[in-house]
Amino acid sequence: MPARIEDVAAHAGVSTKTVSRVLNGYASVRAKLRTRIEASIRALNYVPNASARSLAGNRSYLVALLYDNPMAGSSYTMEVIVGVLQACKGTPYNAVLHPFDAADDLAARIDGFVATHRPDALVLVPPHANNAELLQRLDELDIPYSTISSRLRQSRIDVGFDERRAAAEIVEHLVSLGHRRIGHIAGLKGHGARTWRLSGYRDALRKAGIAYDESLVVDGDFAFASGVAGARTLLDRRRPPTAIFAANDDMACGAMREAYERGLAIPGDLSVCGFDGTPVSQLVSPGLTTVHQPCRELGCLAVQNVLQSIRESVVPQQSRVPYRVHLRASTAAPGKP
Amino acid sequence: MPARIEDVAAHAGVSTKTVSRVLNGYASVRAKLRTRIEASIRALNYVPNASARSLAGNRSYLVALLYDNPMAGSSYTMEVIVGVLQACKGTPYNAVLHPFDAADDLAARIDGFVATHRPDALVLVPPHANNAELLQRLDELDIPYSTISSRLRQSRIDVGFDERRAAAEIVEHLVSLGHRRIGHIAGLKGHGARTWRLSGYRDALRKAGIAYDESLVVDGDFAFASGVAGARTLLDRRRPPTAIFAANDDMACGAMREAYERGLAIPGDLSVCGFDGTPVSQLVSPGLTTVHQPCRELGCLAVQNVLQSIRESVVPQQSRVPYRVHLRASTAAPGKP
DNA sequence: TTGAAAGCGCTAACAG
DNA sequence: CTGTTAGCGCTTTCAA
Repeated sequence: MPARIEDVAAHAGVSTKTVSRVLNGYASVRAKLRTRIEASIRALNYVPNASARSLAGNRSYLVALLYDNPMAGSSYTMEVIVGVLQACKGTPYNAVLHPFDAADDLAARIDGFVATHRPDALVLVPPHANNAELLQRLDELDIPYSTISSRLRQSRIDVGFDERRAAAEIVEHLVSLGHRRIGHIAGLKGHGARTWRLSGYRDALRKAGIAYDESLVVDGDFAFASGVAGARTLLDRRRPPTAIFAANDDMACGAMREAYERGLAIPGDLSVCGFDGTPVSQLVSPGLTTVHQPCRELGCLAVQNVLQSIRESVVPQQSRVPYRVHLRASTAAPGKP
Repeated sequence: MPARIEDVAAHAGVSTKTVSRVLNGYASVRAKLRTRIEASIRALNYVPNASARSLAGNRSYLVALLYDNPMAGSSYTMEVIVGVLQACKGTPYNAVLHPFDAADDLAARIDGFVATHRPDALVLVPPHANNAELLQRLDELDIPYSTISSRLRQSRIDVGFDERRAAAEIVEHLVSLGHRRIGHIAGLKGHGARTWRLSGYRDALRKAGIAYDESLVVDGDFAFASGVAGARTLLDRRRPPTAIFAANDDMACGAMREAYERGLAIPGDLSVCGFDGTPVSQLVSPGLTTVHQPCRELGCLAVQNVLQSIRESVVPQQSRVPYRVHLRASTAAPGKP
């Protein structure tokens, strides 16, 4: 049977409340006493019981990560999870994962979840991060949350990175290689990611003095197949692009597939670049030029910010984290073998 | 303030204990009463408080998934997590994730984790699933666990699939295409996955009457770079193989990279196949022939089996789940363009 | 088959 | 700065 707080109190010759104070980091304990108690804790190998703590303290020490049911190997979610767990490490908080089907009556179902687990805070990733109804319900329940890459400004705690700037940067790279006809396979309509990346694409063209040609922009849905289809459409144009910027890596792989099927060499006949910096971008041949989305950092910061807002009851602003552009072999000057 | 069990009892005109019985599925409640109580539960929108439940019942309703810190987008872990969460859905159990660095003094650190969270059960994936010291400590703590793909026979609850047979099957496919010189890039020494897949490779050769040629087998470590290096070694042989079977998809991608660098066409000049059926196998061009490891099913079954062992205190045996071979464009008859 | 009372291990008030 | 007392919401004895 593990030691209880009472055992520690007896061992140290103090009351349980004082031990509790030490446990919870209250300043009002004399250094000498604190040291003695900490020694007892170690001596007895004491670890507080999470359930008892939550029940009495009306706190769960739980941070819930709400995400949609991840389709085929969403490394995005996995990476965010890693960041979230990392942020919890060393704190009394723990993470619970909760996949919610996006199609569901989310705002309603959230109540049951909150009632059972009483998470102290939530972290939302897209698309939930953009679900206005859901966020409103959370506000009503008065439970702190932070969103990752929310499109909505109403969310007060949000972490993200400058997707628009990142997209512009990668397209500027294509321009600097000499490309003038640059195709874009856009993301799913309604997603912030689509809008930002498309805007960045246009920013770069504008900056380079290249007229926006809407025949060079096709819709995708972030899935591989839509990248294949998008590339097919673009390459069938009378004057096909010499480079394609896909709004994510999976679609970029789709474009590479279409090029492969047509016998087009990459980057000789066509340059391709993606977005997200998923593991696959390093595994394909040639390696895919992409911009790495700092998922871990986002997950970590989302937790840190929301926990800070609980502690200090000060409302943190939107945070931006840096991204990195990876230049690989899938992009080169047009016509260069 | 959410409803408490007391409120439900009052609403239904029974004692809290009877409500508790219904909640916990005890048979000894008259059907009529049960129905009435269930109605009250719905009416009040009652959900039991997890902390109170754990504290009083000395149960946590938690299943802990122990995995090693996942490197770059381990879709394996993610898929297992999805399966674990799926198995918890609809049960009172919840999952907690716990990444443990493999190098650590695991058996010792597990105590603190168990003391804090009191998980009712654990699920272990490799390499932890093969950590004899860790399993022994869990036995001492008398906490039920199930392993996924454990190499060790001492683990009583284990789920996996027939990796050896699967590997043999994919190599048989290469043989059936006409390949006689088939290279193998093996996994990291000490891993069950290495041993089983290598054995399957040898089984297939034996069955086809092809002599085992140790110059066609090179060591890898499951990472992309080792696939590149392995392929380089194999292709530099005086008589290089016409096909390469890599022990996982990442290394197969490495082999494809090396072929790409040498200007070798796949599958015209070299057939390549992998193992695991990770998302990348569909994204590369040409699509990678591989065998799909049923990670979700494994995670799901691992939870179901261990929970069943708690309920029925009957020791389930090792379970095997089916796998699927995916034939894609990376394999063809030797010399066929 | 059902109910009353006694905790589970901890923290929150309030005193001292 | 420290201790006492009373619960948190549920399940578990044990009795009826």
